[in-house]
Amino acid sequence: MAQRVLSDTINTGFVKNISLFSGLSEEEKDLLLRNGSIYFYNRKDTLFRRGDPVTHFYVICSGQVKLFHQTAEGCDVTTDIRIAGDTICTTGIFALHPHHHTHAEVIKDSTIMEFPMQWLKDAARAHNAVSMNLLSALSRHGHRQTMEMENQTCMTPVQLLAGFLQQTCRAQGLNPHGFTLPFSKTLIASRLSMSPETFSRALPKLKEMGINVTGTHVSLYGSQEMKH
Amino acid sequence: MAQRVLSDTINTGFVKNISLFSGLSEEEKDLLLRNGSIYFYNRKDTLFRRGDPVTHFYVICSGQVKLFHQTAEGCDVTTDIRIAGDTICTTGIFALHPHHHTHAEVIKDSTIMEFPMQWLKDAARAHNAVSMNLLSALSRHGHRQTMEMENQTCMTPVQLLAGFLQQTCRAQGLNPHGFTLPFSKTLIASRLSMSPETFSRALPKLKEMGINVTGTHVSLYGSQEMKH
DNA sequence: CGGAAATTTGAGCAATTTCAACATGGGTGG
DNA sequence: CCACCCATGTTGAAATTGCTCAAATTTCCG
Repeated sequence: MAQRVLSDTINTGFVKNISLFSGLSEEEKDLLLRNGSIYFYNRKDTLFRRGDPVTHFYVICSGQVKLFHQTAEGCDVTTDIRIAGDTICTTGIFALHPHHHTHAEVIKDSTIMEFPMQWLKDAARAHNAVSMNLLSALSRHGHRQTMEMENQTCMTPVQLLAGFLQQTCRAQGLNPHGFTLPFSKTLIASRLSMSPETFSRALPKLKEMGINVTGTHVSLYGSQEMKH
Repeated sequence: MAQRVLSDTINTGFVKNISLFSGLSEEEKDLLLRNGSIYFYNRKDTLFRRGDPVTHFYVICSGQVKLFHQTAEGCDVTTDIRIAGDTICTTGIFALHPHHHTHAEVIKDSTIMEFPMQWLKDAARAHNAVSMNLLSALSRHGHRQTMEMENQTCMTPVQLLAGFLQQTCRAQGLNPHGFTLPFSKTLIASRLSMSPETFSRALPKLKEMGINVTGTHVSLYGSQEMKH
């Protein structure tokens, strides 16, 4: 399923730049990164499943991974979509029960750097900068999640979609005047907790807000109303 | 609005036992607690409003505080209800923008211990145990929030309510065979993002699940199915 | 004992989900 | 190179379900 790839064959330079390591010296970074292994995953590979013991901490070097739950009825709820530069599992590390609470599936061929969980705990204990970075990350994550929960309950599907597109555009540094949807429509629908049908029907309505989606091409003309 | 009360007049002993301080020596705790002031708030007092600068970190000694958002249309969405022993603002401390992202209102006369924000940052930097406790707390909080988001989108109001009652009972150490609702029904409805009407109509349906609510009295007969 | 707030109940409505059918599109094998 | 297949996306129509509005009750407090 996952193929091991020698670290040397991949440029891991940018991993040093993720927020988790900011504030550390180059030497410290090198030392820490030495504990990471790089794996290559194919689309549809499973990174881990709910209930599995938390063994590693992940940094996505390239590709996409979706985190999701499976409800009793079998419907998937996408919790989050992670892309290159994102980390996976920072939240769960210090939790009480050492088990994953979501499934994680690779949705686009990816290269992922993995670190033993204990390593991160040790790093947090040893390097205060790492602790601080983790706190900052968790804090930010919590805030984002809160905002999202609020949106989810108070906004219409059209508003949610508009917000998602704007945020995605900004977060990925895309050109607001024209970019290609980085995710499949079904995935986005799942991410926004709406049916694909509702998603589809929302697209035309976006025009009134100055957002135009044709096929996988998006343009945000009237980007005057960026949330926060 | 809020009256200052001398620390000496209140028993702050149990504050030492909150998870944030676990792992510290008694001396360290005493030292840290010296920076806290105790205030008394009345029902409906405002602790802070969205947009206010984050100045303090709070520990509820007694009472209840609700965190909520106000949507454009004026409807309130209760984000969380905090009770004695809970902390407020751990999440927001290390965020980028130093402003509250929710309103906080006292919903039951409360005594609240407040610490300057900088103090907590310093404490986290100085005492690794505090960092670890914070990480643990944020981690737990994040997990809970994720679970909740999943529930919110996949469960019926009846299921949500059942889950809420069971969790509340457990979290507050109440007797499953009979306890008094610790919150008003309107508040719970708001917390679960449903209208008071829907909440009300859900009550009778709980009987089929072995949960009986009469007035403010609750009993969870068939408590066989506790979600972890 | 009022009066206000909280809770319940009824009825109709609006909006999303479901179910079903159809269109698109890329990739594969012949 | 073309036909076919499967995954993805779109559209239509019916069904469900929580919400809004309104009014009746109950509860809470001063």
